[in-house]
Amino acid sequence: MTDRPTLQDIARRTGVHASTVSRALNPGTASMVKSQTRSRVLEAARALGYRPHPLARGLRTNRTMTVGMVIPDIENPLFGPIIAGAEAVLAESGYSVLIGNPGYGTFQAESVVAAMLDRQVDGLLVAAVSRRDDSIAAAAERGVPAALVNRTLDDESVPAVVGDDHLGIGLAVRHLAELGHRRIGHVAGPSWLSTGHGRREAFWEWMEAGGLAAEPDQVEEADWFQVEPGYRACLALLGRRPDLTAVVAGNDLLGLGCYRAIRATGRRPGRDISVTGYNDMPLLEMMQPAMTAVRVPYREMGGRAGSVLLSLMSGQPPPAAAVRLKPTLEIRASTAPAPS
Amino acid sequence: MTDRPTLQDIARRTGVHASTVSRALNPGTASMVKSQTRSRVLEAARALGYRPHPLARGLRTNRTMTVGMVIPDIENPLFGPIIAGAEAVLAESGYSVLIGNPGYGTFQAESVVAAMLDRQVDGLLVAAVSRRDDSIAAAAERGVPAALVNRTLDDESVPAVVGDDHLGIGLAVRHLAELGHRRIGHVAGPSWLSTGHGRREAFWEWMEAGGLAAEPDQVEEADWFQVEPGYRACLALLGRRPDLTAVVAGNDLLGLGCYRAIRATGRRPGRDISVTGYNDMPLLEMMQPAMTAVRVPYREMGGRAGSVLLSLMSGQPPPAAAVRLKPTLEIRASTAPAPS
DNA sequence: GCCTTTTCCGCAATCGTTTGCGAACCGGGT
DNA sequence: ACCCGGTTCGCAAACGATTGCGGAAAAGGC
Repeated sequence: MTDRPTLQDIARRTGVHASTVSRALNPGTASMVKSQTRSRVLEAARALGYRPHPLARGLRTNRTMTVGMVIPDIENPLFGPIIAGAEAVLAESGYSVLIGNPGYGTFQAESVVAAMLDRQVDGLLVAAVSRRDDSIAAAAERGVPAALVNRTLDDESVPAVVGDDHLGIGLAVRHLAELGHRRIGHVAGPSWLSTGHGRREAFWEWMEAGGLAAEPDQVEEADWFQVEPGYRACLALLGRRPDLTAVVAGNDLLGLGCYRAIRATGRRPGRDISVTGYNDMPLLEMMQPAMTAVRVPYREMGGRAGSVLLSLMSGQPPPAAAVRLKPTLEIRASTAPAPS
Repeated sequence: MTDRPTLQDIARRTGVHASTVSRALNPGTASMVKSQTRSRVLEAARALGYRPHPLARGLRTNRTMTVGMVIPDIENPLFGPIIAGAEAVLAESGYSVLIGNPGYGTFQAESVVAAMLDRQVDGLLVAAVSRRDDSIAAAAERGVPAALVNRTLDDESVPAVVGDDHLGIGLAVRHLAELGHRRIGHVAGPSWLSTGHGRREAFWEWMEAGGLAAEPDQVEEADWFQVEPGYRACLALLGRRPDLTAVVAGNDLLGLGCYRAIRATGRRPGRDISVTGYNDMPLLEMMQPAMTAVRVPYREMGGRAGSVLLSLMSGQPPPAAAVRLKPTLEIRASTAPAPS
């Protein structure tokens, strides 16, 4: 509870003015003070256990060394690694991370962003909600740098770090094609999310590129990235196209929904119908059958997003295009050669 | 980028002094200003879109309206709901949440706490690392209220909100006993974590209370709450005691390790040997067999921890004992009547 | 030895609030 | 007419740092 020492305290102790102490302590201005007095100041600061007061400093410099991170559904295990990655690289540069977790309504996201701007965050990291999201615009208007992570906007008006969905879906489709599958379906995520939308588009392109049949009715959209919607979508898909031998799921959870749907039609996932997941979340290898999935490096994604934001905050121009991280394919038991 | 309006701006606009504006705007001092001028001030504030500057205010009042949340392993899906719960109740009172994610070394936790104290957080929410953890002491020393969440210290020197492990293990043991199991094993979590330790103790007590055999060799400790350590521990346990018909796992992940170990000995989890998990994390019902587990209300836990911290920060005395949330039992397919 | 440049440091303002103190004013009781 | 208590509000000093400006001292050039 003892009062923390201030610049004045150090000044008194060393017989110099507080402003000199400030200069001695800040690397940028350290050259303006004689090295001898500087070392005396440093010594005194160490002895007193001085720590600069972030509020006083921020008030003067207009920087809080704080970035806001907006995560719409923090309960999704996906975001743990993203947060960890971002926090790690930001902390290294002295930034702290404020987290905001709006509920599912879009309007809430805006109020969270507003609250963070009120708090004078130096930057914003956002896992956007939809493909068009104007809550970010408010930040840009106030001159606060922002970057998106995991999901992006349609017009790439805001720098983003995302997974390369095109490549990832390619891995899945080609893997299935190599196993001899030709009639492949897709259970897509919501088309108003960039991930749902992008993977679906990629699916079309890769199917065509592989010379595989690709009728519109081979795709069914789930209305949310969850098991239950995946189940319903896959059931509809299989009902319509009982001839499919494989399903590319837009997401691991949708893939699990497919498992259930496949079983509901009396067949066995991984034997009669192959399934690929997307994200490769923890424990996916514990499922029965262990699910083949496209693995996205989420921790790295968070880290890269942190780096991008750091460079934005230091005044650098935004990168020309979104950073797209390359996924890999984890092959497990849910994909098998096509029944001949 | 346009400068945000200040009290001075409002003062000029209404022809009063800035201090009057301040008083008019703060509910606590609003009564000191004539209601007529007060409404003029409010009107001007609204018109200008005034937002108080948190740094200036904090500098003066010594409060940042910020709490730090220290989560050792944020990648554990457990913590998503905890964070969400805490953030929700704290945000309601105007507090923002800073998150810190130290690596696995204990010394790192201290540096994260130190960084947060440097930032003048008003309170601290910590998912403690071990049963004795002195990084919290630093906070207490500086007069910063702190509360623990999910895990607690041996001496309950710091207010905590945790699950009632005694009750939870009781649910599991009694459920198994009712199914006719008498030779029950326990794969425990690390004994240096309060959760690992407490559940193990509870296991002994309930076994004894149920009049069941409880030899020391019926418990095996895993060195971390993960699948692989659970597998190894369970393998050792079953090797030593092939007569066991059920295993109470200290955690869901340990339970999954048990699945694997049971299969490795040529038996079937849920049929030959029953298994109970603990926590009831998402997707546990998707495993084969769906795992019976003690469910802990994590989101509520986060919320309660937030409330406790709020009351501490408002100067209330700490609650006499740790808050222990009652778990429930989700019965699924991994527990079956004992083979007779 | 004198003038000019550099080096080093102190002075004071500033960032935007909050708050103790006192002044002005108003009304009412004697 | 005087005094007294209560409202209402302005003044100015904080809070703890950063920074433009200027002055003194030291260094350098002739």
